[in-house]
Amino acid sequence: MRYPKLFEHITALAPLPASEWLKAETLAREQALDKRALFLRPGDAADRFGLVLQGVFRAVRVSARGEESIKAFRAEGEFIGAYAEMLQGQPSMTAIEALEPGRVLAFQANDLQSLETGHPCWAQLARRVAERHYLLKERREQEFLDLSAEERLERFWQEHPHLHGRVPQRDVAAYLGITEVALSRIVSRRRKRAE
Amino acid sequence: MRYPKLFEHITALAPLPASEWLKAETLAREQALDKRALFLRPGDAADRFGLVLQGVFRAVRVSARGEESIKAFRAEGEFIGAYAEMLQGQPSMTAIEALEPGRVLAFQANDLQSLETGHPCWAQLARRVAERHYLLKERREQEFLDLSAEERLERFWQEHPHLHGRVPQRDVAAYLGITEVALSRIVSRRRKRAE
DNA sequence: AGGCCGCCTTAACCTGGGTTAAGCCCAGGT
DNA sequence: ACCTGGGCTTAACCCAGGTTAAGGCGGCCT
Repeated sequence: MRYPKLFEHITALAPLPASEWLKAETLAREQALDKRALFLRPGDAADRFGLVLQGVFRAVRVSARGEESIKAFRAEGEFIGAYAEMLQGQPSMTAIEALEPGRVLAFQANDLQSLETGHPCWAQLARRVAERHYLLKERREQEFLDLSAEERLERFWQEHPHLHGRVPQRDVAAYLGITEVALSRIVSRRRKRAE
Repeated sequence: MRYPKLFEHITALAPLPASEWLKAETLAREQALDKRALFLRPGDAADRFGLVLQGVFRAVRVSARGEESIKAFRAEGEFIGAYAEMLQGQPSMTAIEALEPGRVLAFQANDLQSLETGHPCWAQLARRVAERHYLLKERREQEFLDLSAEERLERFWQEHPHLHGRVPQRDVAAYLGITEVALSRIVSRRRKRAE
C-alpha cells in the first residue's frame, strides 16, 4: 500500500477492504503542482478528481462578469475536483488551484466505474461522499442566511484552524462573499476591540 | 400501485422496479396536514420524512436569536424532512410546515433499512437523492456568493415558477436572506422600472 | 355592518459593505 | 542596495439593506 494515510482518511468515511484500495491505487497517478498551478481549469472536462497528498488548494468560480468567488479550500486528505459538474456531465466551470506547492493523487472518474461494478463498497463510498458534500454546503447556506460577514469570519477560523497562515486574506474574503477591503476593515475593527 | 405519480417522480431520479416500490408503499402512511400544521417540529427525532402528495411546505430554521430563515420550499413530488440532521443522527433543528392544506406520504427512515438490504436499487436511489440535494445547495451557495438580493429574487422566480401565488412574500424574503421590508422595496423598484 | 387580523407597503434614519484610489510593507530579483 | 510587485491597509464616498414605526388593504368573524 503506497498511501496508507489516505486509506485511513477514506475508511473514516465508509469502510473499504484494503484489497479494493490497492486496486484503486493502481488506477491513480501522482501529480505534483507548483504554487499557482491549476489542477483543473474552467472549460476542462470534469472527469477527473484528486486526493490531496500535500498542499492547500482553492476551488474558484469565475463568474460571467469576471469576479471570482471561492467555493472551498481543500487540504491534505480531502477531495479536489468539479464535483457538481461531474455529477451533471458538464465541463468544469471551476478552477482548482494550488496555493502552495502540492502533490495530488489523481483519478479518472471513468476508471472507478469498473471498481464500482466489482464491489458494492464503492457505491457506498460514493454515497457517503455525496452526503458529506451536502452537509458542508448546508452548513454554508445556513451561515449566509443567519450570520453577518464578521460572524462568518469568526466561524471560518473556528472550522478551518489548519488553514491559518496558508491562505491569503483576499481569498478568505472571496470565500466569505465580501471584498478584501471589507475583510481588512473587519479584522482591524476586531483588533481594536480586543485591546 | 396506489401512487403511480410519485413512482414516476422517483424513477426519474433512479430506476426502481415496480415491485420494490410496492413494498415501499406498504411501509408508508398517508398523512393530511392543515394549513400551518407541522410535519416535523424542532427537537423531534429526525427519523421520518415524507413525499409531498399535495400542497407546498417550507423548511424553517429558527436560529438561537429567534429569527427564522427558510432553507427550502417543497411542493408535489418532492421530499420533506430534516435531511442533514437525519444523516447525522441528530434531533431536528428544522420545522417543516404546510403553507396550504396538504397531504404527505410519510416514511420511517428505519423501515427503509430492510428494503435497502433487500435490493441494491435503494442504495442507488439514496445516492442520487444525496447528489441532488448537494446540487441544490451548491446552486444556492453560488447565488449568495455572486448575486445581489435583487438578482437572487429574479432567479428564484425563474427556478420556482410553480410557487407563484402559493408562498407569502415574507417567506420568499426569508428564503433570500433579507427582510420582508427590503423585499417589498425591491419589488416596487422593479415595478417602477417596468413602466 | 363593524372590527380585527394577517400581510404588505412606505418612510425615515442608520449601518455594513462596495468602490475607488492612495499608500505601506516586505520578499525577491538584479 | 535598489527597484519592483504582490498583498494588505486606510480613507472617503455611495448605496443596499436593516430597523422601527406608521399606515393601508382585504378577508374573515360575529
